[in-house]
Parts: sequence; structure tokens; C-alpha cells
Amino acid sequence: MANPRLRFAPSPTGYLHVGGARTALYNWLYARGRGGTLILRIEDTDADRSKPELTAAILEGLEWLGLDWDEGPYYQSQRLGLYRARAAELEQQGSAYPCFCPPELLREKRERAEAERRPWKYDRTCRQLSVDERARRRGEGRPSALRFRVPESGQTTFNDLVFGRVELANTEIEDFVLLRSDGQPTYHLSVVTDDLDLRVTHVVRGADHLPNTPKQVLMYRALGAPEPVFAHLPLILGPDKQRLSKRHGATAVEAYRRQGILPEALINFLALLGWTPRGGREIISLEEMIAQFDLAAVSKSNAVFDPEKLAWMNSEYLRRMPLEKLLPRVQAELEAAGLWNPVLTAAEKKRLEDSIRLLQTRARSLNDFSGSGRAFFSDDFSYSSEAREKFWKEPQLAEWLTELSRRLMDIHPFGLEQTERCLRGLAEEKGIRAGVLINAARVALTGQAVAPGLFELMITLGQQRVARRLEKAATDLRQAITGPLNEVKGTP
RNA sequence: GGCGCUAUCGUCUAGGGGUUAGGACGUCAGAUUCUCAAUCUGAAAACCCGGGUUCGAUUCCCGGUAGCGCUACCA
Repeated sequence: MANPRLRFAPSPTGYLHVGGARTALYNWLYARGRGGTLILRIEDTDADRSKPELTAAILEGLEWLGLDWDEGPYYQSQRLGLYRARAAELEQQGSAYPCFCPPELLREKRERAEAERRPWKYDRTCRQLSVDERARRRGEGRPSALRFRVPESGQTTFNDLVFGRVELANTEIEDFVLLRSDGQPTYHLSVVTDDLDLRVTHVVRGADHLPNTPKQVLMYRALGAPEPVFAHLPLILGPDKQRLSKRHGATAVEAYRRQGILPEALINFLALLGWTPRGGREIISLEEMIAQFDLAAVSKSNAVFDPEKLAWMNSEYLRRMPLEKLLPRVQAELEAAGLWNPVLTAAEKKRLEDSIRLLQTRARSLNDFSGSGRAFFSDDFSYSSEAREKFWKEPQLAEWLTELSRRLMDIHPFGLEQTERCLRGLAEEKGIRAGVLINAARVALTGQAVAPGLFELMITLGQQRVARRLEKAATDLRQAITGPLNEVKGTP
């Protein structure tokens, strides 16, 4: 097809969740790869459940992911006239009829059928009402919904790009409602109307819509309108194989953003949930995705969302990201944590950049910069208890660290080799393994048991700060030893 | 319940009438040593079950089972 037109049509009854994000992504990839147009449409015909702030959140989520659109957003709540016109057209040509059955009565019938374990479909009570009878009831002011007149026999078949040929006996399809008695359109009416009006050529959406598609196909045919190509996407499941929901923890795209996941990583991860690029490489650029993506290659089976793999992918992106791209993101992270200094000297800027470079090789998330990496951006950090227990065991450590601090102050230049020679020399003199000193110093400098290599870390932190922190650690160690004794003495 | 869809390692998947059934995440072991990550090497790990077609089925067909979806005057 020459210039495909696709749409992403979220309903603002919740935040943008990962399933919706993947649907948006697949639409976007297909459109971008084929010179197509992507339309954004907000399906807010359910006035009770739709909330404007949720629309805003969805838009923000899409923007954060970098998924832009060419037309819209259209709001279905502002296009009611269109739906009513389509409804009238269907009614005039006999493809739809008014139904006067009160909703309560229908509910009763349905419940009774369920209790008796009979399958229930609308019983078509109003299907063959005469013209006069309809006019009479309307004259009485009885409210009516508009129902689609489904053929009583035959099959409805369509070809789905993902699932292939799908067919359903028309006897399985009930006379569904197009227009509610309050004049509001239902989903089926509004999608078909809009997809027609917006000249949508490819309907790409979740597989939860697959069973309803025959109804829409019937509408296109009744209207004599060209049918779009359908592509239904398998669902994303939680680890228990249940449909992904709040119970599984983070489902909203926003939650991953807060967890320090990069949008690039989330996109890449989502792209792989149901689709495999040729060549087997899993970390691929957006350009490659666009070039390779094909709806026909999408998997038919549901996929379990694996947060572990996402975390891995995030660390890959973090590690590979060039500094100029990473810097603004780390800045945002540090700002949020109150660790950002807006005024930097050239030397401080260099130190900041070196710190980021050092941290990024082992970061799993953006949060690591303000979390375990805090000591690189602030003197106000604490020693993790795990680190102290693991590496601050030797009783003479305070003495050694003081000595190390002193000796390091005398080094010039303060370089990688010099600092290492200095520390190893001291270790040898004291008859201890260098590792003992290295690990203890790492805790003193970063507060962490896990951090970058010690000597790189020292260079990045700078001579003065290193000496100061070692000395402070020595002081803290001495206090930790004498402190409890004093307490004992002080207690009568 | 009815109808539909789906079924390859724990997870995401490649593959396809004859393969040592491939890769990735995760897991385990080893190398490295300065913690951790990275890296390298290695290992364990899968074709849901039963029939049929066929010289030969994981692959094709049918049935079963399981999972999911739909079954609203929600979307």
C-alpha cells in the first residue's frame, strides 16, 4: 500500500501502560518505515471513566518514549456528530434498527440465561418491529438504542496480518449496540466511523480486539466502505501468565521512567516482545527497527513481561550512551535528588563528567547516579552498613587510613600509577594484602561496598577530597571503637 | 457456559518434513582480582499430550488439554 495511514487510539481510562506503549510503538515503526502517517486519537466516549489528566499523562508518556504523531490528537468526544450521522445512515439503509428493550430487562434476561447455563445473545426482540410500531413507540417518548442488524447466516471472514485468516459464524454475533439510548456512540460505531473518516488503512491494536473485529468488518461491508488491513498484537502478560495488571507492580510507562529506565531501552525491550529483528542482534537502533519492522513477522502468542531483561537492556544502553546524551539525563536525576550544582567551574565540570563516565559502566539505572553514586556528587553521604561490615574489620584500619591519607597528599602528580604505587607500598610495609586497604579505602571514599576501581575513583574525586575522606573515615573508625566503651563506662 | 485465538529451554524467541533444535535474558561453574559490574570460557535447560498423513514429524491435519481473549447501552 502506497501511503499507509495508521492510528494509535488509547482510551484515557488509565495511564499509558506497557501494552499500550508497545501498540503505539508498532504503529509508529510501521508508519515510519513505510512513509506512512500516524494519527493519534483519544477514545474518550465513555464520559464516566475518561479523565482529561489521563489524556495528558498518555501524551507525556508518548513524548517521553519519543513516539511522535503526524495528525491529531483527535478527541472522539468532540466528534459525536459524525457518529450520529453514520448511525442514521445505517438505520436508513436498514442495517440498523432501534431497540426499545430497557437495559434492566436485558440484564435480567442475561442473568437468567447465565444461571440456567444457556448461552446468551440479544434475543432480537425489536429486530422486526414494523415501521408503524417504531414510530408509535418513539412518539410515546420511549428511549431506544440503535442496534446493528447482523446477518442471520453466513460467515464473516477477514485476513489479519498477524493471525492470518480469521472467521466467525454470523450466528455467533449478536445485534450489538451502535448508539446508546442517550445518543452516545459505542466503541464499534466510533472506531469504524473514525477509521473511515480519517482514512485509516491499517488497524494495529491489541489482540483483545480480535473477537470483536468481525462486527466491525460487518459494518464496513454494510456501508460499502473499503476495509482496512487488520493486525492484532498478542497481549503482554505478567510473570504468572495473567494479563499484565497493577497486581504485577509497575505497568505504567511512567513507573519505569521513575525507576531510572531510559526510554531507548524500554522501546528496544518492547519492540522485542513479539518481534525479532533479522540477524539475531537484540540491541538495535531505532533506525534499524524502522527499516526492519514488519507486522507480518509479529508473533502470534502472548508474551510475558520480563523486568530482568529490561534491566539488563537498560544497563546496556546506559553503558553505551555517549556522554553528551547521558549528561542531561543524569542532570535531571541529580536535580530531582537535590544533588545538582547549577554553577560549575571548569574543573568541577570535568570532575562531573569523569564521575559520570566512571559510574556509567556499572549503572543499571539512572537512579544509581544519585543512589549508590551519591558520593561522586556530594560530600554528604553515609557508609552503607553492608560495606562497613565487609571491609572495615581490621582493628588497625584507622591508623592505616590516616597514614594512607598522609602519603597520598605528598604525591605529585596525583595519577593512576602514583596512587597505586603509594597504596601498594604501604600495604607491603604493613604486611597486609593490598586488597584490604583498597576495599577499606573504597568504602571511605564512596560509602559503598560496590563501586568503580579505587585508583580511577581517587583521580576523579581529586587529591584533597580523597585525603579528607580517608581522614574522616579514620576518625569515624576510632569513634566506633572507643564509643561503646565510653558508653559502658558512663553507665553506673 | 458459549465462541475465538495461541502453544519451542524458567522468560523473550529463531527455525522448520530428516538440524548436535540456534540466539538473548536469567541461572550455575571457571578465568580475571581491587569490591561489583563488564569481559572471556564452559554447563544445565525446550518442541504440551494423543491420533492421523508420511520412509520420516517438533514442523502438516484432526482431537484433547492448558493458557489467554471476547461474551456490556466499556474501550
